[in-house]
Amino acid sequence: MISDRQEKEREIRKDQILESALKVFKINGIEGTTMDEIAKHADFGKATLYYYFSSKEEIFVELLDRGWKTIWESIEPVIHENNNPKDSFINALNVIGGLVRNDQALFDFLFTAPQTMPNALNEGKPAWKGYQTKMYGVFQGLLEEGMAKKEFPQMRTDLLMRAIGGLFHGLFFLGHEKKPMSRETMEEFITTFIGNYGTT
Amino acid sequence: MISDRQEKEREIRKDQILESALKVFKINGIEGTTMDEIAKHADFGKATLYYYFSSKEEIFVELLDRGWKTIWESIEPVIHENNNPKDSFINALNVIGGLVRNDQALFDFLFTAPQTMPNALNEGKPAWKGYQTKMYGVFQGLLEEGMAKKEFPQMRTDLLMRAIGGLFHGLFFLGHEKKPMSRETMEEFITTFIGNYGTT
DNA sequence: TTAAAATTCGACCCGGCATTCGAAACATAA
DNA sequence: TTATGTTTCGAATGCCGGGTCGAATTTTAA
Repeated sequence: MISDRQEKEREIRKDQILESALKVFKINGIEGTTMDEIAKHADFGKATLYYYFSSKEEIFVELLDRGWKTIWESIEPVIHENNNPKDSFINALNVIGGLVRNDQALFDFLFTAPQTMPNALNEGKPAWKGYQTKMYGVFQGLLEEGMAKKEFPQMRTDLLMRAIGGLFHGLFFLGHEKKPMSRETMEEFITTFIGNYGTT
Repeated sequence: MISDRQEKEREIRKDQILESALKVFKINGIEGTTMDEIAKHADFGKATLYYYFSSKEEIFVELLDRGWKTIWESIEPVIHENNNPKDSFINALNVIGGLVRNDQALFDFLFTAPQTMPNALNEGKPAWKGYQTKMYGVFQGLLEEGMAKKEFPQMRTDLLMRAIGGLFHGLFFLGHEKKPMSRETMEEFITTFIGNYGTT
């Protein structure tokens, strides 16, 4: 017998836990994110966390799944809104930029965690990996189209991808600033770096 | 009574240990780098490691110190070789690129470790931090000079720094390729992204 | 009001890993 | 050869942190 409301409350508590996990991550880094600490912040006993998640890893994976799903769903509609690859590309980047601005800690986690603990998180083809792959596919596709139309510098697309990925990451996550990147600043950067090879 | 030769042999053994630490890091990642594992690879008993280093952390710090020292000493002479900021900047990046190419694992460690375990490594103002700071200072300086001479796009230098740092990191360390970045490819990228605002 | 289901939790367990101990093996120099 | 210093190491110690247990408390539905 699980009433509708009960189900909802359960979700709320799950959210609380996830949120706390993120808070702890923000403060103590991924190493310092222990179940005890999460429990303390969520105002639950440690054992209770295991009533809602079967393992610490599951918490992390849930965070990744939700995060990457959000990213994908925010990007997807923007891609075909426009038949100009370069603009689509820039728009998509801007959308992600907006998301990051909204919840810095989450995206810090999203981009950090898989790199720090690849073994644990990659087991069993998790959903987030799928979204990530789709996203990279789309970007790479736009890059190729754009290059064909001479809207981008002519280079190996995989390298260009890495470069842009790194650049993006650098803009948002390097340094210790609180205020990250207004939309305008970011747009300026992107167009400057990608160059003015085609339409604006 | 420590003879000269003895001292030298000690250094050699230290090197062996450091090298093994790196090897293990390369294989198992920073998490999987345990003292047992290092000992195994170095062909020493675990306890022996502690005869040469007082802690695991000290091994890491030593690696960082040496690494950043090398970076700094490789860069420093190049900076004043040339009174053109942009070329100096690109040269310096290329020098680092060369180092990375020479010892991928080391530099992977150098750029990964501090991000993964900031607490442990940053205690007591370690030497490497000093070199790192000096390096960033120099780059920022070159950027400012270069911007004054219109050799770079006009933007906040700290942001430009982050962007270039990210880009560099992306080029060398994102993706899983073995062959990283020929000098030519890299130079092409840098000039393309930094733009052709001044001399070439 | 009451039995069953849902929720909570402190205390415990256990494995992994950094670090230490104490004794052995080895080298050096008199 | 022997006393002293140097190097080595397997086994033991201790802590930290993920995960479990079983009992208590609260909620639900009759």
